[in-house]
Amino acid sequence: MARAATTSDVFNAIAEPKRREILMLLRDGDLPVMDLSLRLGIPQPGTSKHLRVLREVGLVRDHREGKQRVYGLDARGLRSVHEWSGGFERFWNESFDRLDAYVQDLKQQQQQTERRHDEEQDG
Amino acid sequence: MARAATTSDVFNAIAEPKRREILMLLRDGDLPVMDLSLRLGIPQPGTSKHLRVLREVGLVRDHREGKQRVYGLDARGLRSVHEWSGGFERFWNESFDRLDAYVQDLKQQQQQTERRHDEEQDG
DNA sequence: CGATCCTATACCCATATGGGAATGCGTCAA
DNA sequence: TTGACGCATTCCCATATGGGTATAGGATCG
Repeated sequence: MARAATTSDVFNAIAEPKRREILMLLRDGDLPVMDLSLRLGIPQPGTSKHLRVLREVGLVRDHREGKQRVYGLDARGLRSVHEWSGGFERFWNESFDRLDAYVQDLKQQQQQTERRHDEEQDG
Repeated sequence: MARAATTSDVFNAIAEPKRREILMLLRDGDLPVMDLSLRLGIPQPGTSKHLRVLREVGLVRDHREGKQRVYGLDARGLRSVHEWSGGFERFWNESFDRLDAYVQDLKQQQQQTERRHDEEQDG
């Protein structure tokens, strides 16, 4: 199975460095493929492949403009990533509520106690 | 090359659904491998493999507790993910500054103009 | 020291993935 | 319509990855 397809999961789509770079580049405005290719420093076919992935997960849109195909950002899909990672915010935020930490400690102690009981009964 | 190793890039490490699930489970307190295995619904070896990846990128820590090895969360590494995705916040925040949008429009128009000039000169 | 429990590894396999080169295709200019 | 340009696809290949099963390791208990 080797992981969910990159084309169906935003987390997987942004797991590739070049794709994250593309998204950052597009933040300043739409760009045609060759422009992206040059800025990324990778050949055009590779760029197109990454763009395809991003397009399929809905992180970019494209439209023809003269002879070239211009890509634009549609970062709404990144909101889920932001919110998910935000769910761990208190773990790196030093000023998080002390009471919260206290509750966590209690939880852990209780879980450890439960595990000890399990061992006593099952072991 | 097939992408940066999952063991060296947080974005890649959390690209796997089961690993994200592990992190969420550990948010409520430390857990031994078998517990995680049961809650994830996958066999122990697979769980250990995922834990290894998370451990190598520094998202979890482990310590022995009696006969079992207990894993705990160290989500500080997720901060970079949160900040990176936060860099796109204005794209999904409807109340973002209209002036900002205006500036973006100007930028795009200018870039398109430049591209047109390039074509006229190079083409 | 031997038995047992909990995990981590080692293997093997099917598959997803990214890179590079070549090529197909639609669009625009002449 | 022909030729050039800009991209998307297609092939082929090396490799990373996850799953399943079997097995090695380390720690605890008797």
